[in-house]
Amino acid sequence: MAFQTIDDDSLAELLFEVFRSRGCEGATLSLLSEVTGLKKSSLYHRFPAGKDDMVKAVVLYVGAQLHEHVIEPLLNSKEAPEKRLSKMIVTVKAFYCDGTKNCLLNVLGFGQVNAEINELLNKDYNAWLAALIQLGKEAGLNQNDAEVRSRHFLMVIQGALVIQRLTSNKQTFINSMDYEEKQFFK
Amino acid sequence: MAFQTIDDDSLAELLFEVFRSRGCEGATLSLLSEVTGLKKSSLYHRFPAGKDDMVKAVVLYVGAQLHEHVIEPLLNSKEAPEKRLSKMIVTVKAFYCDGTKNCLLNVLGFGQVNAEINELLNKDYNAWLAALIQLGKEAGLNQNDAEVRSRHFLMVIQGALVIQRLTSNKQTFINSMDYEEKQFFK
DNA sequence: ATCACTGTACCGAACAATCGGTACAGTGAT
DNA sequence: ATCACTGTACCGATTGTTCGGTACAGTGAT
Repeated sequence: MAFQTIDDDSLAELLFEVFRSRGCEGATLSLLSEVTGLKKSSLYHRFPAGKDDMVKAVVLYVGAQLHEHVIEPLLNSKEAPEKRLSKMIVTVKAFYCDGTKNCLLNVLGFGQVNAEINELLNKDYNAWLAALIQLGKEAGLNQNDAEVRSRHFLMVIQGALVIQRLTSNKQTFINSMDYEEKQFFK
Repeated sequence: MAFQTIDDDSLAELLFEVFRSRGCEGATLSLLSEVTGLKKSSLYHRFPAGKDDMVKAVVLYVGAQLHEHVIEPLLNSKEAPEKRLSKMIVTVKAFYCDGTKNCLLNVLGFGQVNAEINELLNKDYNAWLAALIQLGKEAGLNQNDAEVRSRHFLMVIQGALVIQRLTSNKQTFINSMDYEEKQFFK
C-alpha cells in the first residue's frame, strides 16, 4: 500500500487554519493546495466530494478537538468547578490565539450552509453549552442562572472575536474572557 | 443631468442587503447586478473602482444610517437615558430584523480588509461606543462602568447575531438585547 | 524468489462555469 | 447637441471539478 504524505489529522489541521482565516469562500482550492502541499487533484482523492468534504472533515476534526480539550476537562469532576472554568479559559485563549484567530462557528455561518454541516456545528455548540451548564450547577447555580450565564459566556466569545478583529485591540478578547470568568459564579 | 434609474441611497441599500447576507466574497457582480437591476457596466459607471467602491459606498451609507437613527437619538438629551437606550434597542432589533440579518462589522472583517474601509468601520464603532458611554454617564454611571458596559453591549450584539445564525433560535437576539438593557444601568 | 496483479496515493492537464473588469455603441432627458 | 447613463459583447484570470496516467507498497499464485 502506498503511503500518505500527510496524515488525516495534520491535513485537517492545515485546512482548518485556512478556512478560519480566509472564510469558506476565501479558502480556494489553489490556496488549500498550496498550504497543504497536495495538488488539487490529490485533494480530490482525499476528499472525493470536493470542498464540501473538506469542510466536513475540518468540522469533525475541530469538533473532536473541542470535546477532547474543552468539554471533557469541563466535565471532569475531580477538580473544583472554578478551577475547571479557569483552565477552560486558558485553553480557549490558546485556541483563538488570544483572539487573533476566528471561530469556525462564525466563519461557516455565511451563505446557505450545508444542512449537515450546520447540524454538526450545532451539536458541538450544544455540547459545549451543556458542559458549561453542568459546571455552573455543580458550582451551586440554579438551573436558570446556569443556563443564562453559560449561553452568555459562549456569546461573548463570539462577540469579542468580532470586535477584536474590527478594532485591532489585542486585549479585547483576553479582557472579555477574564471579565466573564469573574461574572460566571457571581 | 440625464436620468438615473435608481438614486444613490436606494442603490446603496440594495447593495448593503446583498453584502450583509452573502458576505463580501459572496456578493458577486452578477448577483449585485441582478438585485439592483443595473447591468455590470452601469454599476461600474456608478462605482468606477468596482467592488471596492461599492463596499465603501455601502459602509458610508450604513454609517450615515447609524448616525441618524442610532447615535444621534442616543445623544438627544431631551429624553431620559433609560428611555433613549430602550428606543435604541427597538431600532437595533429592527435593523438586524430581530437577529436574522448580519452586521457589516462582522461580514467585512474577513480576509485582507481594505485599510480605508476598516478605518471607516472603526470610526462608526467608536462613535457608537462613545454615544453609549456618554449615555451611561448621564445615567449616573462612573467613567469606568460606563465604558465597560458599553463595550459589553456592542460585543453582545455581535455575539448574539453569530449564535442566532448558528442555532436558528429566533429568540436569541431579542432575549439578549432585553437582558442587556436591564443590566446596563444596574 | 519471482511475477502478474491490485489498490492506494499522487500529479499534470484540461474542463465548463464564473469571476471582476473593459470597450464601445447607443439612449434619452436636458 | 450634449452628456450622464445604460446595454451588449467581450476579455483574461480564476473558480471548483474531472480524467488519464504514473509511482509504489502489498498480495497471492507459482
